[in-house]
Amino acid sequence: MPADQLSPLQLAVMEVLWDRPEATVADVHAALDRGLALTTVGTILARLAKQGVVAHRKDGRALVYRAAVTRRSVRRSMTGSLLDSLFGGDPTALVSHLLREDELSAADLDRLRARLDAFEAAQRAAPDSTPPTGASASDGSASPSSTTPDSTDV
Amino acid sequence: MPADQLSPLQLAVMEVLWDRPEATVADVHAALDRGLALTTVGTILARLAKQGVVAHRKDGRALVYRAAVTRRSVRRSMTGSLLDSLFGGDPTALVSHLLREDELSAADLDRLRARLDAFEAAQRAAPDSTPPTGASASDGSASPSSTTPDSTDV
DNA sequence: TAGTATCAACTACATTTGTAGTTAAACCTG
DNA sequence: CAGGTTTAACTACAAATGTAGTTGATACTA
Repeated sequence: MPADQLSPLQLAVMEVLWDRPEATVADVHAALDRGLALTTVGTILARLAKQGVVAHRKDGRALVYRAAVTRRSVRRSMTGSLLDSLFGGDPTALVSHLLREDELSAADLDRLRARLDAFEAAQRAAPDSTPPTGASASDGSASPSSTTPDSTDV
Repeated sequence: MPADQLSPLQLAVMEVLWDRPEATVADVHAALDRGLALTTVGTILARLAKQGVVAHRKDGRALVYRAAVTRRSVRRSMTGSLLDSLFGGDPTALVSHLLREDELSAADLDRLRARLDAFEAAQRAAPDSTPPTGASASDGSASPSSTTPDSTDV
């Protein structure tokens, strides 16, 4: 039961790990192309390991890291926190905010509507259970641009 | 140009300030009813003041604090950060996540759909400008339950 | 094999945050 | 007026975070 409350930098590192099965410190360092020193990345990974957020395996001299928590679970807990502390726990308030702030383009709106449709259809078909692999079923057909790989869990 | 990146506790304090025009340390302490010591709340407020997130006015012996940044702007920057670091900057991915995680109830979905309609209608009517006081116009009619007071800015 | 490059482990340090005690001034109450 | 009450200001301290140097072992290269 890791804390699941990660800082932006830690998150950046996790993104790298979520994108590939495993990675060494050097890999992560290269991938997140900030001006950081190698040792800095090493420290971050070590700390994440101590927290149980990543796991490592020794391959000869080098440590090979992999994510130990899913992107999804982190999204869940962090979005949940934001929701609670900033939107009184009301998810529709968050979506409203997104609308109001022009975060959503017209295309986004269409896509969103399609997802709503798909979701409700799935819901009707199988109430209770999670819709088949999220809304991505009819999702692909409605959205031209790339959908963030939501399902890319560890 | 305050940092606008607040911790949960700081946020809790801000929520109190956003809910009323002004408040003393004692007020805030009473309002957020955690086990905190008065001095703790005082420290937090002092730090927020140093950051420019709140302002204070001296009323006799006591300091009277008020928010110096709007709830909306904080929502904007914090939601933006979450979006960037966890959803690749794609707001629809965030909404998808909300859907997938059952954060949104059936009623929420309806409400959301209504907001989409209202928003797009407003958009069509006055492209470019922000729709009248957010989606709350047709919003009230569609949603029975309380909508978080999104517009309660400082 | 000697020199060099790699890397993990350890150490270090400033800053932010959560949390609160201490102190001193100011104010009220009998 | 004298003592209790408020309250701000200052000080303190541990944990987390961002950042990186130092060290010592290992491994590759000429």
